[in-house]
Amino acid sequence: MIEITINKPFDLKSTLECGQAFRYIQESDDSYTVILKDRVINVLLKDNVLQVTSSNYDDLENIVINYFDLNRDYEAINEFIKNSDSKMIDIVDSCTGFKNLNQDPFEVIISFMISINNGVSSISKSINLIAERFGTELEFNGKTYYLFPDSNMLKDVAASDLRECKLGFRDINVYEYIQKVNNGEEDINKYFNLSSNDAMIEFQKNRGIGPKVASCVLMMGYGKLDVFPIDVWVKRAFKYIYDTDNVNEITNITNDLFKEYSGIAIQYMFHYMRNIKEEV
DNA sequence: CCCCAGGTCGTCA
DNA sequence: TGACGACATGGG
Repeated sequence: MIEITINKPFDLKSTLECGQAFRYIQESDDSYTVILKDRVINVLLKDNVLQVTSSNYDDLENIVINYFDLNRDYEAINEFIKNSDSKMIDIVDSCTGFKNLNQDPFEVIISFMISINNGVSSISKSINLIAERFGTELEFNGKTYYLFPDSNMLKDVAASDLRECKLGFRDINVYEYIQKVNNGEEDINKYFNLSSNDAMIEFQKNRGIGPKVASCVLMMGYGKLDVFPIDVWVKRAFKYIYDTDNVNEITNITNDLFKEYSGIAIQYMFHYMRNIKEEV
């Protein structure tokens, strides 16, 4: 086991359970088992110490710190957002300790393509089925886990295989995307180097990737915090806070107020609306 | 049975 | 541009 001292607010539960991650298990001791790109970890937050066990200890501390985005100065970001609009003070304070996870881009792309018009439990089920059929098996704490496969491991997968993983009508979109990655037509690393605007445009040239999927992928897979998804929950938040649910107005207000941290501000609104103001 | 799920796409005005 | 229905599948 390794221990990582956390000297800033960190809400492990809401960070994992807010809808950005699909492959975690809450254990009976309130620890979480999380399947990362190349290993399985178990994390338990005790006071200000994160206790981590893993199937692989190579560079584990750096990998965990990067995954949970623990080196970023969220206190400064939160102050910036609150100073941008006093209406955000309560919302930001209700999300203290939330982090934007840094996840594997390929897995995030496929996961959010599957998320289209789908429920969280069905999304997780499909992702797990793909991992079980095509990913690498490994043992951890006496249990069997399956890593999510990389694009090369999926090169011979047929659309019908994906349909068997319960992707429904999304199977052809995912199939086409995997083909493009494997034949070199699509380079998933290029998005790291593109501006957020260009990356949004490029991503949406792929069938099955619209503005919602593209923005989620760029936030969670590429660490771009100036992009933001607008979904039904964000619209509800804007109706409540700014009295509009028009997408163009939401985009303009968000960019004007929150600038390079728009994605974080929108995540806070999403989380606030979904989990805290449940009966409004 | 009907409706919805962190949408996207094609179609028709 | 902008509105509208279809799309597989599982759960309430």
